[in-house]
Amino acid sequence: MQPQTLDHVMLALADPTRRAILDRLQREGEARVTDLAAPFAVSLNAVSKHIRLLERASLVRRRRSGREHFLSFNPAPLDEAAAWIEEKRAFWTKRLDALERALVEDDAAKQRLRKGRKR
Amino acid sequence: MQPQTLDHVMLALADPTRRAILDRLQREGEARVTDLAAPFAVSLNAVSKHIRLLERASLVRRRRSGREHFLSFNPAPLDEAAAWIEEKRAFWTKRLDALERALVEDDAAKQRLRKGRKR
DNA sequence: CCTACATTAAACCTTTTAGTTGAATATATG
DNA sequence: CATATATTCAACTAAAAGGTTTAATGTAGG
Repeated sequence: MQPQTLDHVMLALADPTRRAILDRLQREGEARVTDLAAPFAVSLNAVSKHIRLLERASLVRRRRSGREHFLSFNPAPLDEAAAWIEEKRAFWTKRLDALERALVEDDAAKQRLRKGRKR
Repeated sequence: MQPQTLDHVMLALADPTRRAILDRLQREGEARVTDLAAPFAVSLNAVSKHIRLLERASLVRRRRSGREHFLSFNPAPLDEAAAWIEEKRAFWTKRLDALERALVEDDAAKQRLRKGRKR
């Protein structure tokens, strides 16, 4: 994957219209440009441009059939994005786990102390 | 979380300098603006602006101590981003699993046919 | 007090995003 | 063929991103 691809994927996801387009393609499969544009308050041309950004990120594929263009969702580029984010989250989870272990250990030590005092 | 926050988080991640800054803060903990800027070929002011975008997305926190500002990584906003992406990926995995099951079932049916013919 | 340091603010430039409207292109259909 | 439909292209505007340089602000240290 080219180095700027992750940039393109993240940027493509940084807009509610484009995320909604991907949502729909995921739920309903192939759709035409006109169909995709219908729910939005912007022009068909604006949606056409959004689709171009999604294509640049390889998040949608285009199949031409006569005058109609059928777009479909391609989730493959999400792998790298997910990997990047999860690596950051995994680290945090590890830190939280370590904190929890420390607290549990501390608690156990206090318990031992209490028991020791009782006897 | 406000509706535009996911936009800000995704946009913040759509730049290699900002991702590198988050990487470093994750690995090494707190750092000053000057320290963060050092590895990059751009001006200190450019990095200061990148940090502002990261703060807008709540991905970094700022602690002032005299004339120094210490930045730290806040992974919390990544949750929503990861959730969005994973929901899209989970769907795809499910589809692949379904496809695999269908192929295995088809194969099993062929096996049954072959065995039936032999006997 | 003076000077150096850490950082932001302000002004400016260029490129990209995001949108519009109007024309062009290609394909269906009566 | 004539007309309607589906889509992009081109030109334009406005705003945001990403960068620079030159102040301005605040703090630390002799």
